[in-house]
Amino acid sequence: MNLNTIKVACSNCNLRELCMPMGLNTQELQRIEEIVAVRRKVKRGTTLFRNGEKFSSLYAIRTGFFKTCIATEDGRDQVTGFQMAGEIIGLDGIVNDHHTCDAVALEDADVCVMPFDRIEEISREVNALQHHVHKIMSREIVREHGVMLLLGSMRAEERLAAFLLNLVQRLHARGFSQSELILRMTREEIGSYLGLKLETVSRTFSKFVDEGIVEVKQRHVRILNTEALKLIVNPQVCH
Amino acid sequence: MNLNTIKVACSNCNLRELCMPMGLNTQELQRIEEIVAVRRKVKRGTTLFRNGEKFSSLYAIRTGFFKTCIATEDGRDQVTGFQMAGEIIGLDGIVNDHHTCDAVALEDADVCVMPFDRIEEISREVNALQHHVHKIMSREIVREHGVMLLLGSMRAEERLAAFLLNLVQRLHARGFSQSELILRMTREEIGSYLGLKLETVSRTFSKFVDEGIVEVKQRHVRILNTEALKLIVNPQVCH
DNA sequence: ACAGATCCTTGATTTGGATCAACCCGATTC
DNA sequence: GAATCGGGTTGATCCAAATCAAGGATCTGT
Repeated sequence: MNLNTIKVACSNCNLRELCMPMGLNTQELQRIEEIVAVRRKVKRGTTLFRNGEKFSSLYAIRTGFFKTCIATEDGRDQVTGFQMAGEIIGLDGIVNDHHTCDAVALEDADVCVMPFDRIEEISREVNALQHHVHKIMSREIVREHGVMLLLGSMRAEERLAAFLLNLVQRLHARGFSQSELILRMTREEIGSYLGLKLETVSRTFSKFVDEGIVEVKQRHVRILNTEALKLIVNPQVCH
Repeated sequence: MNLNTIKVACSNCNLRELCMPMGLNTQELQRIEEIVAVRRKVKRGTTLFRNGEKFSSLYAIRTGFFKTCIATEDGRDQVTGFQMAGEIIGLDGIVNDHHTCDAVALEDADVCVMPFDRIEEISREVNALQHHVHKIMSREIVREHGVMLLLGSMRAEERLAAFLLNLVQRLHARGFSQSELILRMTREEIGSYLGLKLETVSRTFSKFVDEGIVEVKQRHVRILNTEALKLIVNPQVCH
């Protein structure tokens, strides 16, 4: 552990309801606080963990924004997700005891380091934690099903619309605007996530702007017509 | 429970090493056997569970072959995976207590029904089981990352090659041939999984046949040149 | 304030896979 | 043995997104 690490308490963390189970009694809460060993700061552009590194902990994002991505030998690269405050990363590392993707901070970040053996130990005692861990992993599986649907069957506009709606919905759950957001990633990273080239992402943004659905100024996006976006993702069927 | 269900013991199951943790003592093994409530037969073409159904159990496939797929209101459909003996399905249901996809048997199947509350209960006592459950879920997450890479950045030939290699590798781990396999699914289902139309799947098979990489007769596939397939998936980089 | 590097946009052209269409094959059924 | 049907193949055409290319905007460090 280095100077980038500081002690922390979950009980007064404002993200509690996002990354912890609900309805714990005082004693259980105390046990759970033992999970978080330290906090760690991750500078923008640096990695929290990398493909191949030994797995030891899950990380709860306190502040900041990450992307996770996998790379192949032949230089292909795929962004597998974007993660924000209150979300947990590192689950990929459990199965082989090594991480299989890179987690890169897209802005200066601050994470809670939760040694996985300690999670397992305490979740044997606190049922709510055990179930919470299972739910988090299941949620990730379901999320990825959604991405597979997107990548497997949607057109560029549908993908970008779904992406924007998803981002803004998650931000809103964190108290931010329902209609305004700042993209923390480049067009290329969006494209990688959505299975599109950056030019296509850019063009599709421009198309939405022309149609009056959004305003875009660099990475600042304002959604003018949420319904239109929803309609693009899920074309109304008449029956 | 109906007539389709019969009692079973894990200890003499030949899939033990696939769906159970290793190195258990007798007492632990006994505890784990309590997990499997019953077995259930699933006829070809019918569902083990459906989107929206209440989640209660995970299922270990004993025999048979499944696909899991999600559907959207507007009729889109995405196969999210194909599962064979020794694999676990139902993980998607944990997060919302309801299944979010359909599991359809592609041939007559036989599954072990494992009530999830019992899994949680026993994994509090048997550490190896606890970790095993975590690994299974993590493995699924990592698998889906791979599918995202495939859907997001590969061309048709690469997708089909990767698909064949993956299938044959899993079959080989179950004692089947490294070079011969029978496809349990239609071209359309393969296409849905790979984000391609059935015509493209068919054409790509034909291309592989022309190139002498595989022999295809209906659903019977013989791989003549595994290396060629690997090269298609992972074009050699010179450095 | 300037040079350089990123990132983004837009236009022109190409292309891989989708779409449309016809036909084949093998298994059932009558 | 004819009729039917689901699944599979193959050809012709089309189109959405990739690719190639140029230029503009913004940021960074000096």
